[in-house]
Amino acid sequence: MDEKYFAKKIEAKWQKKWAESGAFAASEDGSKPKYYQLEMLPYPSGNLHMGHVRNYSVGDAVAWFKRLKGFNVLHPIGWDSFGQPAEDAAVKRGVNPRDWTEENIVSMRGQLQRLGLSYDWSREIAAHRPEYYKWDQWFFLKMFEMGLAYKRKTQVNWCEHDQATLSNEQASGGLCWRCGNPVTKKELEQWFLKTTAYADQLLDDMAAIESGWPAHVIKRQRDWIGRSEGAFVDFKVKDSEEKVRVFTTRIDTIYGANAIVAAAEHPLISANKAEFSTEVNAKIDEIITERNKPTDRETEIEKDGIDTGLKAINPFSGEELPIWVGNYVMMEYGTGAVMSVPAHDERDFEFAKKFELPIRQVISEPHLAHEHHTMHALALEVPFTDKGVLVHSDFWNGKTSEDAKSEMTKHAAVHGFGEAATTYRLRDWGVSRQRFWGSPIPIVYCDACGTVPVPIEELPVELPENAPITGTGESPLAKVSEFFNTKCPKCSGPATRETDTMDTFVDSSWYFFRYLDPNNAEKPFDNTKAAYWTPVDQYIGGDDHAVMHLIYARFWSKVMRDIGLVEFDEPVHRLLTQGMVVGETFYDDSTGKRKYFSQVDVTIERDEKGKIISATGTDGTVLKHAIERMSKSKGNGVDPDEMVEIYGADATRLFVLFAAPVDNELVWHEAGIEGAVRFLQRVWRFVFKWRDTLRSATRDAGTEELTPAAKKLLQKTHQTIKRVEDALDTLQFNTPVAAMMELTNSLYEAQIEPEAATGSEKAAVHESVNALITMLTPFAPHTAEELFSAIHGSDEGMIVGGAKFPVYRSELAASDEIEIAVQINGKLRSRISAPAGAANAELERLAMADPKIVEHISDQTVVKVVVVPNRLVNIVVR
RNA sequence: GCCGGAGUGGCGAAAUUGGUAUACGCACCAGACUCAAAAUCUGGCGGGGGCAACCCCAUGUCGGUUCGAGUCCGACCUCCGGCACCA
Repeated sequence: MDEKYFAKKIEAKWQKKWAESGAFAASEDGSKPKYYQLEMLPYPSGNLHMGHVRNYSVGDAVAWFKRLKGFNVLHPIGWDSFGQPAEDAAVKRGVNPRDWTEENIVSMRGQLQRLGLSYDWSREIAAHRPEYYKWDQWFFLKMFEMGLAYKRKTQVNWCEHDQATLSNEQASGGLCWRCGNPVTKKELEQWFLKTTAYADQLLDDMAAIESGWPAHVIKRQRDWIGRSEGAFVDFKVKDSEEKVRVFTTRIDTIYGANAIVAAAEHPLISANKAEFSTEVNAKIDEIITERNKPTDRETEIEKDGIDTGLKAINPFSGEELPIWVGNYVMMEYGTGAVMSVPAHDERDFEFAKKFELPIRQVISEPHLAHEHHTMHALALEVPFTDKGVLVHSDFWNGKTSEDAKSEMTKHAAVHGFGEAATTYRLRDWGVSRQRFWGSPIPIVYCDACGTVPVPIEELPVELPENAPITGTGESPLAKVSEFFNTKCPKCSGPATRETDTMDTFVDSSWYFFRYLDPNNAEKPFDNTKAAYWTPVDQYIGGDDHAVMHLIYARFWSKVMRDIGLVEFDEPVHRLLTQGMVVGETFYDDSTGKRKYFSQVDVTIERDEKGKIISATGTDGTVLKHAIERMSKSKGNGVDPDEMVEIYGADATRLFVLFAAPVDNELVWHEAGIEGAVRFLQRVWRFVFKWRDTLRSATRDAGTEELTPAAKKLLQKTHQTIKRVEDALDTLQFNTPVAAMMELTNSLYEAQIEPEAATGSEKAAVHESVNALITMLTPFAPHTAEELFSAIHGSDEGMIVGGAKFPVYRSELAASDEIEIAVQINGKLRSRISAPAGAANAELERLAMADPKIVEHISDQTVVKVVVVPNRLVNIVVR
């Protein structure tokens, strides 16, 4: 056994031992409580980045902590291995996407293993393998059967740069989520999954998980689903049998309507195009063209529109209203038409101002309502969007907005021109991709039978070996005739296969259930295994997946529940989103050009405080210092492999956990990681100094009286146990490291030497060191294992050896004497020492007797004394 | 524009949830060891004043509540995220 800390050697040793002993292999075991620790699975790009290291270090700390606390822990990992980069590689370098992906998995698996992450590798899965994607197809067919998967013609979001269709989520803000280029529109037949069927459940079930999820994720999901309660109202079109239906949340404002504004794509508009003037049609076309242009989210689009000449009748007032086309009304939301009430809506107000339409106030602030009865409509300077009391609304005058809403909705329903309605922002999930590297959609098209699902026995529909991948946007599968041409499962006549593949978010919507039963050939997973392990106890990943992935995964679970695979509503009880890892970048200040330097190439000059005065490159250029997201192009990325090679996996992981709270951004500072190494070495040196003594010493001091040093050390030890345990329970990883550093400092400061120690001191050091090592395991497992074996004289490892998290004993953590702060008028003036648990009167007496206090209050009157037991005495004087 | 979150040393950050602000680490300074350097160890390290014991000021700004406020309340400033014509 080496007495010098040599990370590489012990890390390789323990990684081997863990693998050989199957230390992290999980199985259903009713004798222990289960714990499912999950981290978001990586895309196999070929290289781990520091964001992965942070995500997985945090997850591993939780997994180890729960293991040491006696849980049966499942901690799996796999690969989100379908997706575009594999096709890009195929286009650029002519490689086979499968080979490229498999090679990347091999290299990244090696990286994860060198970090010593405690995964159950026997459960590893990869989405691109037929054994996995077979079940994507199985689920698709189930949803098809249930009417949850359907096909329709639609405008899709199209990224010209990536030559790919994108979901609404992926095209959020008019920019491609992957490459950031503008998104355009294209018309295609697409498969959809009916997420909207679960909109209410997705929204309402959040109440049950709210306490375990970050507030910002809950909020974003609520916004995303965007439920809105209101009413549909039908307006008759004058001189026609047609009606135009609007959605409104403010039916109470209907007497203030001055127009109906429809989307340019509205069916009523298309149907009447022949009737419109050329000017009107030109404007309609212009609006459609403008809308299909890439949207720039910085500039607000100016309101535009035109009066079509059509008229509608307000069913409440009987008033005739012009029907306009407006660029601010979207066909995709509500009914594609609105009643414009400029007095009480910002957008309608702006529109009315621009086109000089009448603005009529029909809602008043309650205290002004009476005046309005006698006055004519007045022009508002700004729209009044609050609720209030109805005015200029005939029969409804004087009613509150709330009452009017429900009564007017009922009125509309009774008279057959409206009904209560709920709309959602959430859209159905378009899953079709004109791509090769994804799960084929298991559908066959037959001239005789139409759209036919592939029978479940015939799954998987496998991807062909060779397909021409050109990146041009047509599905490569259409060009592989042995795939494309097939027989109809129903009539055996000639048929063709669906050539689109599924969005990769399908794979990640249910992967964490496949870990439970990765080799099942009959079903996606066994119900009883799922019942044992799920829901996931703790899920950890980046908050870039706060909406898409986490809404799809929740949707998928609800579908699985309805199929009878699981029995719960929500798959994830607790969610943690870790912050980004950012790097330092040094720009060339004189040219501002793209000349970047890594930290090692830079000479930094600081003032006596340590503040950076200037930074200079090795070639003498003056550099500007910036903290930015790590990326290859900025040259500020850090290679995890390099860190592990230089400092070791333990130090790398320890630093990542210690450097910042887990949900904060983490600035990578190479000097910081050296601090982590120093700490580990400090622990190491102490343990080896004591190794031989500890091996023969007992942790039980027996009846021997504790020396003051031993007592103090035990106090610090048990205080630390509590701090570390509480922190880990609440998912804090920086403060427990600080606590362990303090304990290490205390071990040195105790100045107990192995040769001179008494029996009780040896026992105290033994207990302290043992606790420290065990608590260190979630943060630096290799070092902890090596030190544990050093003092126990056994190489079997903590898992096999049944190591447990140290047990906190409050009676040992408490000290007899406590320092009490003494304040005068809230200002700290002195500190006194008092017995723990001393009575308030006693504390007051001691404080008043303190010489410093006596001097301070000598010429003043004591008005009041506040005593906080075990904490402070505050003397109020005048 | 709307909705969130956050402002504490040179830096990353702590603070028992209203009770001794700045723990722990990084950087920096000094000392010990050394021929020397590295490593390690010891000490210092918010600002100002004083020989000193000590005193004054300080948690973005201004006010409030309280015996006592980084923490609670009100207004404002700044930064970071999210959403953006959702009717």
